[in-house]
Amino acid sequence: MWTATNSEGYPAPVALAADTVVLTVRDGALAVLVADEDAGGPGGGGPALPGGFVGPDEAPAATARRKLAEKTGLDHPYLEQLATFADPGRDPRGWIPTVAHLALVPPSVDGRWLPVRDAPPLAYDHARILAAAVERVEGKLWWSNVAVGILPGPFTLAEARAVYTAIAGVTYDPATFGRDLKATGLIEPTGELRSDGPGRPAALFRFVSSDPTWGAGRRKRVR
Amino acid sequence: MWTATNSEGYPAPVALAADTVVLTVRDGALAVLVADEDAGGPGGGGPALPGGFVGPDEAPAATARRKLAEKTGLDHPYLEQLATFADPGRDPRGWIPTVAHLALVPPSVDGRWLPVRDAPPLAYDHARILAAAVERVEGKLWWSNVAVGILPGPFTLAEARAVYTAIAGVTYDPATFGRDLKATGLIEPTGELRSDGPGRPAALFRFVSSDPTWGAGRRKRVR
DNA sequence: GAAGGTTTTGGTCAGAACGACCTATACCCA
DNA sequence: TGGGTATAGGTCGTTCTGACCAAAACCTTC
Repeated sequence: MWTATNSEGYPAPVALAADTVVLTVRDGALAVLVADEDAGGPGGGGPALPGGFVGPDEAPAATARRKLAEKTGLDHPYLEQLATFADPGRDPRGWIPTVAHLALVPPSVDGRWLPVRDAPPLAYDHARILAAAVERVEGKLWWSNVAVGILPGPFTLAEARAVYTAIAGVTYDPATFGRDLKATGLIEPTGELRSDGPGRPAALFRFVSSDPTWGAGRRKRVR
Repeated sequence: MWTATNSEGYPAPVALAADTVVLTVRDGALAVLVADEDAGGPGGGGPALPGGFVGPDEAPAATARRKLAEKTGLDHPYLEQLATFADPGRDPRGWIPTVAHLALVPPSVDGRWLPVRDAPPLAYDHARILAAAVERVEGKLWWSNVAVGILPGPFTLAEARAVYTAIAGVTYDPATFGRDLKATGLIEPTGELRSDGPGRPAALFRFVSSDPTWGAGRRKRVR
């Protein structure tokens, strides 16, 4: 067990961690990226979320980005702070709060992906962190351009619909989905077409902004 | 400047803080509770948010509740985690991340209240934390029962409307407001009436749940 | 005690949004 | 060249929203 003290006698955490829930949509379902197995490690076994310790000269988000770049090669993923988990006992090594982050990346990213709705027990309290991330994504889906992380390049309305369906867990009427997503003002047509297999070629779109945006879209009623 | 190290040589924060943005509605406007002035202190002067250092055996939320109880006497305020601010340099005493919280309390709570939209510069990075809190409250207003913290006891629809108006910054039609708030299912009538001055007596309501609730209400379109 | 003022509250109505469906378009494949 | 398939555009009935109107119920004043 590590310990830490500071010069004023106040108790200090032994370290500050930054873990990231990296989500994408694979095979029509939400998937989470996990780091190497923690077999017999301090986390109690099971896969763990990618993350690391925050240095004294960097913000937690910078740590999350650095670790993500090391593991996936991604340089500018969609990343936002999720919540901080600091319960005593969450890490058997000592008092180590973690600033959890949420990232959304394209499904082409290499790594070990687990289906969210059928994942094995995770190390530490990472299952709880994952649950918070999923809830966040579901809630923000129609109010923000979170999906920009999963669909960075030109995409068809059918591809976007598949992503929204996987995250929200509900099916959308193709025509209505296209009308509503266009009405949000979050996307714009590229002017090009893509022809995959049979059927009329689909128009390609892109998100107007590739930066995280809040509330830009119109809302969609939930029932 | 404090320092801290741990036995493994990893850099460690000197301490972990838990600050709270305590909001209410006073005189028809959002108001924030501040602790004693930090004149000439480490925060660079100006009022500071109430808060303290997290002990190694308590969660940050527990620290926030403890400090709030010490300063206001409140025992179970509406409290939720807001975000963590851990930029290096945010506290001149050393590397001290803070887990910021958001609390909503009745206007009757004693303390030093500042109007949010016309507040003097705050100490440390507390202005940024306050801005995040205001944004959070505005966004959750119609999706949750956040207002339960400000309106704990029996209240009239007019009182509720005043709170919602102050937070959202828009005026609501009295009749439409009543219809919509009742439609959310968040409130229920107490069966009693209150007669204040002239006019027909107003029916009293209470929130169905006094615990923080997400997404229970129907949504209200934002324009 | 009666009349007027004030506030709450229920109802109505037009416009907008939503969800479902239908049909035309445009491509691939046989 | 004709059939199959997927996208794209349009229509229609229902629901929701925002604004207004009027009745109800109380207080104050004459």
